[in-house]
Parts: sequence; structure tokens; C-alpha cells
Amino acid sequence: MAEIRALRRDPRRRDAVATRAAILAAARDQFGRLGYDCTALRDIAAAAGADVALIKRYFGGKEALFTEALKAAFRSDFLAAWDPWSFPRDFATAMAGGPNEDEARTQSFQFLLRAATSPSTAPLLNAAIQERFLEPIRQWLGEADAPGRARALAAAVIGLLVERLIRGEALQGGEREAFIARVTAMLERIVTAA
Amino acid sequence: MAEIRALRRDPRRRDAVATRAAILAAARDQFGRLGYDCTALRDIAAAAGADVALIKRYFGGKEALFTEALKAAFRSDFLAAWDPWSFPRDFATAMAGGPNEDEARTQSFQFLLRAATSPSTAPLLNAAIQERFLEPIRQWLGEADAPGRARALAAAVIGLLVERLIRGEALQGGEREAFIARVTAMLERIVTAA
DNA sequence: AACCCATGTCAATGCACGTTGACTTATGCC
DNA sequence: GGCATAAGTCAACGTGCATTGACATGGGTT
Repeated sequence: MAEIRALRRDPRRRDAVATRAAILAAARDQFGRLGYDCTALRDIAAAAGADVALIKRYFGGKEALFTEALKAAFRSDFLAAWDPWSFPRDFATAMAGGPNEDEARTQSFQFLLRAATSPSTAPLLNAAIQERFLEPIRQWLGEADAPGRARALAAAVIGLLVERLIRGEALQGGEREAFIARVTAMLERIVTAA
Repeated sequence: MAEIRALRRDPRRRDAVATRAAILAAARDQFGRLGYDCTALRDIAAAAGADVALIKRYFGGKEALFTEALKAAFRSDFLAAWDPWSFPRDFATAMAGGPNEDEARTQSFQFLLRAATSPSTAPLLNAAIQERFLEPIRQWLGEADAPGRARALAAAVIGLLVERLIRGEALQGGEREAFIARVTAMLERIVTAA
């Protein structure tokens, strides 16, 4: 919230590009957390410290803002934030936490998940998501059998995100340990080349 | 549509239980296809050949109707249809196919997916998941560390079903082979007790 | 046949939202 | 300093929705 609003260097200053960027960042955040349908433009504007009418001026409408945010989510390549070597354990640990704990690194994943599963956006965007979601994974894996492994990894990531989303809270104690251990092993079976 | 409405033996006859059943069936269908937020009670009532006010009378409101439909959708759990020993390879093979090939066993999952990705229903879903999804998996796994493993398996299963749903078609050739191999190995890491 | 309650119908209310146009104010240029 | 234009504000409109209570009607009971 505060950091999104801080994109505008001074609240009283008039800066179109900063305002636009703040709106876009807030849109990415809210669309990613709530999905297309449950996100209100008024809330996005409020989070960005802007007015609803500016969304119309700068983006045209809700759908246009969503597609713009989608592009932005793709642009910052989500996988680059993860080290392939430690990815299985790191991701498993992140997924053992609550859905709001590792937002910075998982925001892009969340956004793609929402875009893929929202009835309003899925028909138009599923194909594009497939191309732009799977292709980076393939290059990230960068070995033979990459297509099949990319699909498997995509499935695992999606499932873990959904499960964490449903769970709503962090795992505790032995359940957390067992979960991390199993998920780590599971992801290693896909990420490792052999 | 027609078959849902046909639950009422005669449209002109007054039959509370038939009307209730028709509404519930229509709710399952629409919630499953559109998700909670995009489903209008008016449409459910129309599909059931009933009036909106009857939904209030018989169920109380939208949320109550949803939870009722959720219970009904979970009544047939598809895990019971699988043999634990050959589950990893069998399920991996099934997931390599198209989404319409195994519809009977995965129908209730569509409902779960839509419910999971809607913020309004995620809290409601958690309890149902615990009771009707994780608990059977635990008993199915039947070993120590079952809670953590059950969550991991649930995540994997959900992700695979979603990926297949998004993919829309069966995998072919080498991609299919690699996918099955990886997913089998992945599931074995969770299903096997050690 | 008359009555009564369950069943079904209808219209109104209030709310949340996206959209829109008119209005106000700051900023940079002449 | 004054002006033109960009930047930001505000209130209103229309729409779709869940909810609600009042009203109508069928069908079983006496």
C-alpha cells in the first residue's frame, strides 16, 4: 500500500507517469490477490492514492487495465527471482507459509493463477498464458525433455499456489516439516535434469 | 438445463423437495462452470425453473446455497477409485490425456477449482477441504506424516487437474512420455511412506 | 365445499460497481 | 504575470445484483 503510493514522489505533485505507474502497481497487486471480478477500480485507485477517473484516462477501462497489468506481470520474469539450485526447497518453504507472507516473489505467480482461472479472463488469456508461462519454464530448465518437464512443473506450481490459497494460513510444527520435505523432494524430481 | 428442470416431475405441480433439488443441481452446475462471483442467483433460479425468492426460502442466501452445493459436489470423491500402489503412474497417465477423457471422475473437481480461486469462497472451502478431501487422503495414505503428505498430494493433484484443464488437449509423443515419467516420479515421492 | 398452510410469484429496495462528463487546480510556457 | 493545457477531483448516472416482504394460488384436510 504505502510503497505503491510512494511511487508518486510527492502526493501533492502532479506527475502523470508516476501516477500511472502507481495505478498499475496497485492493479497488479489487487488483481493478483483478488482476481479480476472481485477487484474494484475504486480500491485500486485508493491504493494508488489516485482517483477512479484517472484509470479511465490512463488506461481506458477495467479490461484494458487488466491486460496492461498482465503484460507487466509477464515482463518482470517471475522465475528469475528463484535460483534453480535451491528452488525446490525455497519454493516449498514459501508454500508452507501463509498466502500473504512471500508476496514479493510469488505475486507474479498469483497473478497468472488468477488470470488463468477467472472465468472472465480465462477464455481470452489462457493460450497466451500457456505460451508465456511455459516457455520461460522451458528455458529455465534448459535441458532435454524440457517441454514435458515444464508442464509438470507448471502443474506443481499451480497446485501448490491453489492449496496455499485455500489453506489461508501457514502450516505449523510437524505438518509443516513433512510438507516441506515432501514438496522439496517432489519438485526436485522435476527440476533436476536426470 | 432441461434435465435439471426435469427434476421437477411436473412444472405446474407444487413439490418442494423437487424444486429444492432442481435448484441445488442448477447451483452445482453454474457455480462449477462460472465460479461463485460470476454466478447470479437469478440464473440459477431460471435454470431450475424456479423463482429467486425460493432460494432464500429453501437455503437462506447465496453463501448457504454455495456451501450446500459444495457438500453435494464432494459426495463422490474420486480418490477412492484409484489403487494406491499404481496410483502415481495411472494418475500421471490420466493427466497426460485431454480434460474430457476422464470427466466422470474429475467433475466434482471443477467445482473445487472455481471455489478455490474465488476469494469469497476460499474460507468456506477450507473447512470442506479438510473434511472431505484431506481426511480421505490421510486415511488413504495411512502412515506417519500423513497430514503434511496429504496437503502435498492435494496440491499436486489439484495442480495436475488444473494444468490439464488449461491445456485442453492430450499430450503427444516425447512430451507425453517425459510428462508421465516426471509426474509419476513426483507423485511417488509423496505417496510412498518413506 | 370451505379453510389453511405450504408453495410459488412479483415488485421494490438498497447496495456496489464501472463509467462518464463537467469542474477545479497546478504546472510550465510565452 | 497571464494563459493554455495537462493533471486531478467530484458527483451523478445506469446497471446488475442479492435480499426482502407482500401477495397469489394450489392442494390436501376437515
